[in-house]
Amino acid sequence: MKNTPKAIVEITVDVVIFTIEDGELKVLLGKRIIEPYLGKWSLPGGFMWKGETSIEAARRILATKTNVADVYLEQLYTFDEPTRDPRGQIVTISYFALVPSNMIGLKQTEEYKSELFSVTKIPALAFDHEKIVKYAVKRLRSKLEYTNAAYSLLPNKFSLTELQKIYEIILGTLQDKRNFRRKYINLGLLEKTDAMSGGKHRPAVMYRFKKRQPIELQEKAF
Amino acid sequence: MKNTPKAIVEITVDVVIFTIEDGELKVLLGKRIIEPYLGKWSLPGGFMWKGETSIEAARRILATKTNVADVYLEQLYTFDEPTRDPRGQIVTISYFALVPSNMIGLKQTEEYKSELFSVTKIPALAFDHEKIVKYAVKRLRSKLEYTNAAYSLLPNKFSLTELQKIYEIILGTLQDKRNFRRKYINLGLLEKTDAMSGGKHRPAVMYRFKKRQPIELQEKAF
DNA sequence: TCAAAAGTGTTGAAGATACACCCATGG
DNA sequence: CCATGGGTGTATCTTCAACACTTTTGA
Repeated sequence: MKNTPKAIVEITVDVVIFTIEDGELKVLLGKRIIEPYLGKWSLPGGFMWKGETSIEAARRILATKTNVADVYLEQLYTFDEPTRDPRGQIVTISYFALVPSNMIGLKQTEEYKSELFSVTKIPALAFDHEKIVKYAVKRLRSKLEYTNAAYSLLPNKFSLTELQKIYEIILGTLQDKRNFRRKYINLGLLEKTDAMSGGKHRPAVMYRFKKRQPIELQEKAF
Repeated sequence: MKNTPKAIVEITVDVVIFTIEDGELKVLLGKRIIEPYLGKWSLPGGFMWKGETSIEAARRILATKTNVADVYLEQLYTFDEPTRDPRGQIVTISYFALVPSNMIGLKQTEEYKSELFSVTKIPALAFDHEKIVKYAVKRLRSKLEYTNAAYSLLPNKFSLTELQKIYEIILGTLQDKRNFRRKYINLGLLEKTDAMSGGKHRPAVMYRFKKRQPIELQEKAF
C-alpha cells in the first residue's frame, strides 16, 4: 500500500449553463475545435489553473459565454472515472449555472459554434457529458422546488406569469394560476414594483426578488 | 491565457463516517501520525490512487475503519482552495457514510488513535475538515428527510422505536410515537419480520427494510 | 368589439397534528 | 408487583387542490 502510486491528475471544470428560451429549458453546448472528440458537442469547460479554485474557473468559463456576474452557480458533482478522458486520468468538477437567455452570447465563427439545445434533444456529447447534463437537470428540478433559484433565470423585474412559466417548464407540470400566485407570494421572497409590463394586452404588475442570492426554503414548495 | 499553467494536483478522499452511539450522532476522527498537522484530529482519508475512482478510494478508506460492505456512501462535495493543504494544491473529494456503531473498529495503538466524537463536540481539526463535517451534517439531515438512508445506521432487524430514535437524534426533534409509526409504515419501505426483540421489557416486533439500497422518496417525509 | 393575458375567492378533501391509556416482560 | 418500553385510535386543524369569471389593454 505504501508503494501504490498516487494519482496525479489535471482538473477540468465543466459548466452546465441552463437558460429558458422559446418555452423550453435549454443547455449551452459548444462544438469542440481540438482533440479529443474534435467536432463533437460538449459542455463549456476548461482546465483549472494553478492557484485557482474550481468555482473561480467556473466563473471564468461562464464569463466567456455570458455577460452576467451574480448568477446562480453551484458545484454539481465530481466525475473521476479514470477512463473518462482519453488523454489520461483527468478529473472534472462540474458546476451548473442559471442565466437569462438574453445574457448568453452565441459566438459563431468558422471554427467554433455555440448553440442552445433543448434538454429533451441533447445530441451525442463528448466525454461523459451526457451523464453530467442528466445529473444537472435532476439537481436543477430539486433546487427549484426548495430554493429561490428562479431569480437567476429572470431579469430584475418580471410578472408572476413569467415566473410561473419557469416552474412549469422546468418541473414539467402545469400550475394553477391562482394557487401558484398565492403560494409564491406567501413565501415572502418577492416584492411588488410600481412598474407594469408593456405589450399588447393588459399590463401586469412587475415583481422583483427581494434578494437575488440563493435562499433555501424550509419546506419543499413546488 | 494559453500560457497560464494548468493545475496539476494530487487528490485526497476524506470520509465523514457517521454513526449513532449512546443516543448521539457521532463522527469518526483519527489523530494524525504524519505531517502536516501531526497530532491533530482529522477525518479518515488518503490519497486517491492511479487508476482508481474516488468512490473506490472512499470504500477502501472505509474498509480500514469498519467491517461493512453495502453501506450508505455518497459523494459530498469537492474542496479545492489552493491553500487548504500546506503541502501544495491538493484537492479533496469528500464522502459521507452511515455505519451502525458496532461495525466500527476503533484501533488504539501507541501511535494512532481513532475515536468517535459527538457532532456537537468536534475538536479543532486539521485542514478544512471542520467545514467538511459541518457540510456533511447538513447533508445528512436532508437525506434522512427524503430517503431511506436510515437503513444504513441500523442492523438488519430493528424495532420501530430504534428507527424513531435515529430520526430524533439526527433531526433534533422529538416525534410523536403513533404518528411516526403510521407515517413510516405507510411509506412502504419496511416489512415485519417474525422476530421479536429480547431484553428486559415487553418484546417489540422487529422490522426490516425491504431494500437496503438508497431510495429517494417523492416527498419530504420528516 | 375582439383577442389575449391579468387578476381574483371559496369550497371540499386530504393530510398532519395533538393527545392518553393499556399491555407484556424481566427482575 | 413494579419499572420499563411496546403498542394502539380518534378528533381537530391546517394545508392543498380544484375550479370560472371579470378586467384591461392594443389592435
